[in-house]
Amino acid sequence: MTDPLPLSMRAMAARPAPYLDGLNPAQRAAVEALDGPVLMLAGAGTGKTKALTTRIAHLLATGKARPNEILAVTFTNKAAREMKDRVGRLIGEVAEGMPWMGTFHSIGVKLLRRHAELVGLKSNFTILDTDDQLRLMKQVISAANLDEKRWPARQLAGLIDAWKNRAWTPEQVPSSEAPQFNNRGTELYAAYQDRLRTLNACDFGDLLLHCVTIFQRHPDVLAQYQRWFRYILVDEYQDTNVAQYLWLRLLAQGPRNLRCVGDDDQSIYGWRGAEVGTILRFEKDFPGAVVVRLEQNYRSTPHILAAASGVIAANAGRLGKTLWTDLDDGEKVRLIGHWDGEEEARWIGEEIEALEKGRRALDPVSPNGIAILVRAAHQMRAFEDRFLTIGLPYRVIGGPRFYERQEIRDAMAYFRLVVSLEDDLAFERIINVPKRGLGDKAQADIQRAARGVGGSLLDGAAALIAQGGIGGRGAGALRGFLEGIARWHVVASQPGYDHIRLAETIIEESGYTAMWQADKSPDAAGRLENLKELLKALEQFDTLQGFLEHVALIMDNETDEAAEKVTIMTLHAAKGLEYPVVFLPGWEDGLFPSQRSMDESGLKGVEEERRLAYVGITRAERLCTISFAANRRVYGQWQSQMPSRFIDELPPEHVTVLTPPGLYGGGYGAAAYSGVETRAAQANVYNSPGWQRMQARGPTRGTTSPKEARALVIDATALPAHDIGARVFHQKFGYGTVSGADGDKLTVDFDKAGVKHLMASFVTAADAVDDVPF
DNA sequence: GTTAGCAGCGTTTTT
DNA sequence: CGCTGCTAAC
Repeated sequence: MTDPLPLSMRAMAARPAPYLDGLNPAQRAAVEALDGPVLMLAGAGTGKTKALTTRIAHLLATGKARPNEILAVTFTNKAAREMKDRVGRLIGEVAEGMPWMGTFHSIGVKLLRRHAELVGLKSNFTILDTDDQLRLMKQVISAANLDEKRWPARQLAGLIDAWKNRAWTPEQVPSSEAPQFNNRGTELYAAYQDRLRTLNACDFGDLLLHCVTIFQRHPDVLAQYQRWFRYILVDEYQDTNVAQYLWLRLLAQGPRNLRCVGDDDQSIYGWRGAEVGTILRFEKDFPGAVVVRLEQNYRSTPHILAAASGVIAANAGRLGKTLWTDLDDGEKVRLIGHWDGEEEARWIGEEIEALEKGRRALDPVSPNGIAILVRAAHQMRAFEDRFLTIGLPYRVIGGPRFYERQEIRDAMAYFRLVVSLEDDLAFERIINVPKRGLGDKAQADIQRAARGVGGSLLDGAAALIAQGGIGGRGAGALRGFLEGIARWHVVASQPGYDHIRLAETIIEESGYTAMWQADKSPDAAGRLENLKELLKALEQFDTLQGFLEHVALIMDNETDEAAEKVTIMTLHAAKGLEYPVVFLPGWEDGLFPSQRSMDESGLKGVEEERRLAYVGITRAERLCTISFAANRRVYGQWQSQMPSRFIDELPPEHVTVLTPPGLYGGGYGAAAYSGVETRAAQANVYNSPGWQRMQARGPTRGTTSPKEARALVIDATALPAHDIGARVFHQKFGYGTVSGADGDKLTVDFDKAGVKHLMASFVTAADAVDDVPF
């Protein structure tokens, strides 16, 4: 590896440029490194975006490339936006003149529109959302005479997506995959692609896969872009999947000025086809590559950094970095256990209120500076419930997305059909919404007629009417529908038409708004509200076409309200962000690390989960609080949880174990909440033998290590041996003897309450020592 | 053809 | 528990 320092020193002497001010030597070296392949290994909070954007500014300022000759790729729209903003700030308004800065997918679309005919598409192809995709899959599955119950569309969608991520076209799927999906995966994949082509449509995976195919089959086209893109920059390289990797490698074979920025410790998208191996292999893939390490962290206190490092150290096969910081020590990472998920939410709510008032060793923290990062979206509910009741303002990132709501999709299907008459999926979605008396039978007739005339469903419908193949109420409704679409299509085809008014007319005259107005359900008003918001969103575009294109790629709703709110989001969504105060709830085995990840990917899965833990901790600047609950509701059933194995990996000297109020009965629980409806957590819990044993050891603030705390809880919540005759304790029924067991369902003969059947997770082992009557 | 009511299922993470 | 999708009655 090349030592970065000499490079930077040479450059410093040569050319003082204002945009280079404030870079540390490593960053500066990275910015000014000579041409050729460079891998910037940038740990969390080391200023990688800064180095990347400054590199772009540097290329432009030194005249090495014009704005449109730089290909700069990110993974998320958020990252692309940020990059644009920051480059713009560095060098003025040039960022808008950088057409090739964006996500893999948005750049993929741009390329594909230019060369669509090379993969059998027209340049006005539509991009399917997940909903359309699934409906298409269902059609393909039933056309293949497979039982949709046994072979669900979701599974096929996942399979095909995984194949596309590996850059396999149907012909390229290796024979080892043949058994997939009842031996028919490959066949169905091919059928699905055929359908897409007929529909002149693409799914998300195609946006990359088609590009790769074009590059591979048309060297002239590839050469043209290789010449054009003098510099290629890639953010979050560790998240690259095979298709993206090939895409990059093909393009980078020209000028070889490929610069990738990444952190192997933050690779968290393996489930989407990303392979850590890609970044680990960089030097081999690109001979002569220079590796630059950014290791000075500007974000987090030493305790936080050390805690994160301690956890990630358990992973094998890392490239290895030693993050350091010169910030003051600050607070240790806090660890706390709770009785159940609701208490965890309650406690965090109160902590946040205390933090806002400046009662937690830090200066008052504003809500915007506080984030709760969860492993899985369903964890958010407990926090939302709690925060609503105490009136704590919050925002959820990545929750139910605006553009995925039913009413928005319906309205957009109307727009799609009006813009492109052959959009059969849009037709299917709205032909009977609102109800027009055109049910399964009428729709099947339309399908048949369409096949008969060899056209779109719209053509088929027209033919059906002409033939008189549809009678009664349906005929009139269908005629009205067709006339409407035709009329609006004419408007949409005129240059400079008022697209907002047209959109309004469409949802009005089609009867769509009327449908919701007539709807008496409580959420109808909200849906009408959303439709208004949709019309407002149109203002930022010139045409319906332009709007639809945008929405297909940017499914997130950026309602960046100015209001001060606490943020709730998943760990995945949090990558790249930072907050003074971070809460990491739900550190329980099965939830985090997630059971599914472990089942599907074993040790590799655990390692990816561990990287997720690393990402989580390193989001925090000043205060990081990890928590777990002993019980959690899953599918409405209470389940006992074990503290996460990652807790053992937290270095004790950087962590304070807080006295869990719920576990010792201090302040929360019984006194405050008795009389409220009975949850698993209430009143009696403090009498269970395990918790009593914990209580006997006394409050342990700061005196216990994470590992000991975890062991204590595991001990206390240990399930009874499912042996007949075992003595157990239940919160409500008291002590009893196991008289039967079937898997995790026990039959217990309780001393006072009689014989009960219940889940093993509801009882704890009763030790003779603790068998004190109460 | 539409609607109400129930059975069965599922929860990682996202462009 | 809450949603989807299927079946039975209007």
